[in-house]
Amino acid sequence: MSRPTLASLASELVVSRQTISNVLNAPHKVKPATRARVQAAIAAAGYRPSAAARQLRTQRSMNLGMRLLPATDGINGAVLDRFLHALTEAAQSAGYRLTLFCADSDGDEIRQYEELLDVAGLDGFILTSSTPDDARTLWLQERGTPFAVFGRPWDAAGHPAAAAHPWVDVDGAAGTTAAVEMLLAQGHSRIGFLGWFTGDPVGADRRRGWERAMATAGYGEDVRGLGVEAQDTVAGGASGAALLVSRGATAMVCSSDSLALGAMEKLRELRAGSSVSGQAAGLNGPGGLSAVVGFDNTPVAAALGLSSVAQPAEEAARHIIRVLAYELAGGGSLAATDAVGVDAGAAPAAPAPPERQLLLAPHVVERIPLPLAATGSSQGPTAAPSMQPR
Amino acid sequence: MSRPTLASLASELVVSRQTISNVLNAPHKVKPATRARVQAAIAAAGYRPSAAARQLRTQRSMNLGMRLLPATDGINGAVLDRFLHALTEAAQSAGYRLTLFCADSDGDEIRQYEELLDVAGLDGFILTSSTPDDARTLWLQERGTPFAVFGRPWDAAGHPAAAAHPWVDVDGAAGTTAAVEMLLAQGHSRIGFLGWFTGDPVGADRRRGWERAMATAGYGEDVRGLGVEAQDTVAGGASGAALLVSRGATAMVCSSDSLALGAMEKLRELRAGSSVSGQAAGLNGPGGLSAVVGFDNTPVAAALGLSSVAQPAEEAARHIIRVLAYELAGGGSLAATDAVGVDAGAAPAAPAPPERQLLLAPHVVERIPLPLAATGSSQGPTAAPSMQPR
DNA sequence: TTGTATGCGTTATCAA
DNA sequence: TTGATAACGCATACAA
Repeated sequence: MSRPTLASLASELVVSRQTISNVLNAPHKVKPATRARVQAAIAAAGYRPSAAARQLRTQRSMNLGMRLLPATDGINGAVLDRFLHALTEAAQSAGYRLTLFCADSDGDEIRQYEELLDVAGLDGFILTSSTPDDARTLWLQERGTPFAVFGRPWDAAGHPAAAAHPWVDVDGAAGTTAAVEMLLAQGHSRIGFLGWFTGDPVGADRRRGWERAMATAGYGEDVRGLGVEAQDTVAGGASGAALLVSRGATAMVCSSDSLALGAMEKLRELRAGSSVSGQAAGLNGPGGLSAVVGFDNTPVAAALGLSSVAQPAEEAARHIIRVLAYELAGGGSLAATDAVGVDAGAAPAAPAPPERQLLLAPHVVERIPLPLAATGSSQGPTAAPSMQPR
Repeated sequence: MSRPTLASLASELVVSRQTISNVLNAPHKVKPATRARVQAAIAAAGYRPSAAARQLRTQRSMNLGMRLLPATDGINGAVLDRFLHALTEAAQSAGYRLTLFCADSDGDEIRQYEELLDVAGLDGFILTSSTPDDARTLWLQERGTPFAVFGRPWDAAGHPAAAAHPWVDVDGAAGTTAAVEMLLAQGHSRIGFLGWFTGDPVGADRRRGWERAMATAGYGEDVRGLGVEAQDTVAGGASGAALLVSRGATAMVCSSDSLALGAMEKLRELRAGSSVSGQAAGLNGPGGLSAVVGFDNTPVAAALGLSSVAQPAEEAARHIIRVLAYELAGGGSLAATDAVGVDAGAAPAAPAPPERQLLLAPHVVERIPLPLAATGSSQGPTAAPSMQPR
């Protein structure tokens, strides 16, 4: 009454192991009658092929690897969170398992690849960022190991290798453009941009989307000096917002939720001041407090009622798995000769191969800021009964 | 020049496969000279045993499984983030790999266990919560599959099974007690508690810590009505804080960072009002704004300068792996007969088995709230140069 | 202390 | 269409 194996099932059914194996891996090679009989027995016995044995034979583990980065900001890493969950789910439903690992550095990550490849026989990897001359992608390509990256290799021109591997990314510029359009629709025109210091391409991309949208709307000139950079922190957001306001901005698009959070606080503060002293007019733009838009749609944004650009992390994850699975299944080279329908019918055309490089458009989640002033909502607080032991 | 195997190494070295296998798995059974020679060859060839082959033979995969919950709050799930990273790291350095999976429900989770056990041969699981009559833990115990839980099974009395399995948890009451002590040290005495509605044991535990600490400090009576509950949201925190202030609280300990965040906002708002109108006196307690303490030390808390109780998630993860590894290694039953030192010496006493059930004390991270009013810090914002293409 | 034989559960090759 | 045989890489019992 231990777990059934091919052998035990075979003797029970009085067929060869091979036949059962065929029913599983190449059903069309088995006479429908026997196939049905075997399938019934498989289901009845709850038989499941052993991955280890299968891997030993096929040299494929149906296992993908991904490095788990140390939880840095968290306010920032929220996107990776959703990505990881969706990735696990997508891998699972594609028949793959997901193995996590840690590494101290990119060099160490390569060492882990090597070990995981040799020891566990992983079939491929998912990376969560890369550069044009990334040692990791170079290593993987040289070795011929399938992989896909979440994040495009910026400035890949002149780096044929970087340009060639599969990646999925989110179009940051499209995100800030959409944010600007939302603010324009709300009646704003002096819309600022609040980015971070580091001159990385992601930040530049997001800024570009703002610039483009403002130019398209005909405000290209009005917006001089309304592009500002600060440290990517809440404090940075606050001081950046102060600067923008002093320059006449009535709304702003931020590169991150940290910045946006700081900006929102600062605006609230300025507004409180202005309502008393009457100065700092112009703060109350058409959108009121919602005139701040963040980026990444972090839980904090949701909690605070902060509008934010949402990355389609789930869709990115699903597509990454799609691409990887396609490559691992032969990727068009040894294409679908196996797609024989259960009930005959014309062989369906091989499904179109997934885009090897895909840019996904984010969308803006519009929110109304929390009215912190309002007390005693319907679900207001109550004095709790005294503590109950147990 | 393909990957070396036991056989290829053996013929190269003119020894039997068995000897090499012994060098790896039972070094003391091999003559030092040969052992050294073999080890050198192993290192030189970069030989690594295949996990699949090994698993086929030993029926152990050196693989642990954990369900990845859908990223719920994120403002709340931050603890699980750190836990997961530390878990991966600890598993890795204990020689285990970590496999992630998703499930729609606890029932589905059991189905996944079954599949992962049969197909991939996982050696054990990590759960991130459980109840006294949890179907999952019951199933695992019945099947004899090793597992450990992050989170204790509350009210396990009368549930011998729940009381028996390994778990690690954080002592929430100790956390709120520590928070109260910090506030007392700052000179506060009317310290309130702001918890969430749901009558779950975790919340009750945190409340108990506050109650206990206040009683110990001799403020047991002064604190009537200063225990309040609200929805576990920012808005809930704001209205809860308003209520507490109206009852004379000058400081408060919260059950979550969401609540604390709302409370902080509300305090800031009230204070702004009071400085103008002169009413609402008593708001400016000794600790000023820092008189709010959150729970979980979320990134948001760090970003905002909110004091918060930090769960030792990393330590919990490491201990979970320690317990699991101990069980998987024979757990005292077939204890250490294998611990022969490399250079002889007296056989060291078997290391003490890890606590099967461990309560970890959190600590308070004290922070100074962001002075949002201050502008133009040294790293202030700058007007960015116009966008650079590329 | 070292070597030999066998089997873990599967799939691939080939012959029937 | 089906079945017999070998091999994947390793560890274990046993013999030398």
